[in-house]
Amino acid sequence: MANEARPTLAAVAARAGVSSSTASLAFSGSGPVSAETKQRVLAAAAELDYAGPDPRARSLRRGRSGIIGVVIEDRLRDAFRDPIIIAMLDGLADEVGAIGASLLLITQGEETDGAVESAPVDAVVLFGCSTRVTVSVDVLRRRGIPVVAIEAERLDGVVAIDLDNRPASRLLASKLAELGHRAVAVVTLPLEATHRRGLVSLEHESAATGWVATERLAGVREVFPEAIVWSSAGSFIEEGVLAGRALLEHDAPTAIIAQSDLLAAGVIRAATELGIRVPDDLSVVGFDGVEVDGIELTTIRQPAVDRGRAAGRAVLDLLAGGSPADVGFHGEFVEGSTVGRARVWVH
Amino acid sequence: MANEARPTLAAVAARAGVSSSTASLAFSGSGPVSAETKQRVLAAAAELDYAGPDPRARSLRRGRSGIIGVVIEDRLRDAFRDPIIIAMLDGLADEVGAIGASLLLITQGEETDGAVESAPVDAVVLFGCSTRVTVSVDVLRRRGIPVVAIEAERLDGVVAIDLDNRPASRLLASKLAELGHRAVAVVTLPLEATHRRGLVSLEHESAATGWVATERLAGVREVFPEAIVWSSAGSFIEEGVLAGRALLEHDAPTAIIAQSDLLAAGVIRAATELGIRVPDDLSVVGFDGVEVDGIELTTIRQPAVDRGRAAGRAVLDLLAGGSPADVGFHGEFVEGSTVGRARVWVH
DNA sequence: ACCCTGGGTCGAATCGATTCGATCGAATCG
DNA sequence: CGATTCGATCGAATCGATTCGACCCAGGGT
Repeated sequence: MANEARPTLAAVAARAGVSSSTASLAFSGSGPVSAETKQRVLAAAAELDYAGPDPRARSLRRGRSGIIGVVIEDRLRDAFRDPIIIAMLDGLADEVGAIGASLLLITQGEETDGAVESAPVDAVVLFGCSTRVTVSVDVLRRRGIPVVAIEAERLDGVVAIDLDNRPASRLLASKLAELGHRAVAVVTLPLEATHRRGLVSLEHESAATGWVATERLAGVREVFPEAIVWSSAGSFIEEGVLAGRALLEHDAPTAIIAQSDLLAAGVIRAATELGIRVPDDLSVVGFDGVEVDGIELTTIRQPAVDRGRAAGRAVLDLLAGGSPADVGFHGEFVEGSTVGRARVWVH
Repeated sequence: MANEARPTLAAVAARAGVSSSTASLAFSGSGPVSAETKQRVLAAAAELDYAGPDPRARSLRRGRSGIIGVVIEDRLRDAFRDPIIIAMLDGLADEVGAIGASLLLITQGEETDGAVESAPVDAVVLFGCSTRVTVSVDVLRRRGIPVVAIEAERLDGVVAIDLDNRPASRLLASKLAELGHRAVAVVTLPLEATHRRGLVSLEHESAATGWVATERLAGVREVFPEAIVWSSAGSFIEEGVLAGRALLEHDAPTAIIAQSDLLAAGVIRAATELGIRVPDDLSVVGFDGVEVDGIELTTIRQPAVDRGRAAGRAVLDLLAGGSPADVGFHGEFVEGSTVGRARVWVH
């Protein structure tokens, strides 16, 4: 360790015998610099072991950090277990990658509160966040940081990348109704931030904060106002299994509407465990259109990568000073082999 | 839009009638400030709609950004498809969350080269990266940014969080050998950065850059020097299916060693498609110990979350000026129901 | 009564680069 | 050949906070 301090651009400039402005130009390339000078600067940098302009200083001066915050409410382990999230993230990363930006994962929990407020982000994308993040959004707005939301409740000054959750769910429900199903149960995504698992009473239902879950449930309610509701603690197969076991031992529904394909797969596993055949004895539908367990699930396929992309484009537009409009996507019905005519249960 | 510019700490201080140093202390709490002064500063901030100290400026001055870079070689969609990666990431996030740090996802591809170099990170964790990132690591070292590697080749000045890939794979192979298997094929994780899919010749094998794949393969080679090798293009079920189809039509192996559970699940699907029974006609083993398709796979379970945690602790230690040692983890053999005695094929 | 301690506050330096305007010589244009 | 760009470079201001050292004053110890 010869030199105590790390070299700065100024040191490099001095060594190359130029001003630091010129040295800066030599690195960033945003201005005319003679080839010879540039060489000299680069050589000096090499001699001093200078690794290029400090990103922190650069981002202060430029007012841009090249970082897009991604706010997720769950633990990573939970959120990323569902491929649909990954797909959206991938589309987003792809699009913002065009300006060389990277994604900063911010998990908004009870403990890690101010994380969003204190991160050097150029923009923020909310992923399935409940109203709890409203406070943080306010801080971002005051800072002039653009906010885009996927799967989140409409918020003022936030660009929404939506899906027709309600009509799509309604469609699934009505297909089941047409086939004679009446005793229907719903397995929802977490309805509350606490991720409480179990049967949900109507009171609890109306106090729900999970936006997507609420929307999809509302769609089903339009067809089956009386449907039994079980809230999962997350979108995983195991949660679907737990839900399936509970519901199938409970009231013998002829159809179960799961709010994600992972949950649906879990329900089917539970049914299989209990010797209940799908779709003969029980119809199951999912949501998302991801492949799980190799099952041909009847579901709604949502264009997840495109939604991520749309969010990315909105971010780019916002960053460029534009004011993009909300984007609405459509979930497409996919006919699988997990739905049949309602079976009359013999009691 | 009344005020053109966004308020700064100095403006707040002026309005509160204190110096900016005092205002700073009022916000950061790192120094004695009378309760009354603090109130006044906060009130002034509220009036001016000031959202708190600018993270960019703060990170320049403090020399810390609170961001840990996570370098991934694949596309997000690819890397995150494997739950094992998610688990490691979760452990890491958990641990570094203790100092309020968040994770920055950096995908190191051909196009997005300088991303690692130009991100304001305090430390970097390499996730299953090949030697290609050596250049970037060098830049980081010159900047004095700590680097920790999970599933990556040993690099000088980089703390490694290892797994006994080779002996664990060897163990799996020897179990198969004991059961009489001789015609064995291996489905590897991508052996090259190009992610070329297909049979691998010995020459290609020796030119491989994928560290984990190479290690695990070496373990198998100690038992089955002649094993046929198929390189997948990624750790997904579909890749396993492709590999399975190709291998099972090719040479009728009695056992297939997959380098991940997802690949193993795919191989089993392919076998099922072809009417080959597992484990009666074909034995299949995986690696990682994640649940897929509800199969009871014979595999090696690695403590993924703990590895992530260990990486996180190493980062914290490094950031605190310590010099943590490499950490080695052990993969545990899990007896499933996908392995049986070698079947003699009738030609 | 005097010295010392420390809470509370301020001024100024600093973090490390980017960028705006000015300068100067050489090349281009009419 | 004079006027005018244009290319190359430099100096100085700036981005927005944090922090170090100094200062003042009140209370406690002897």
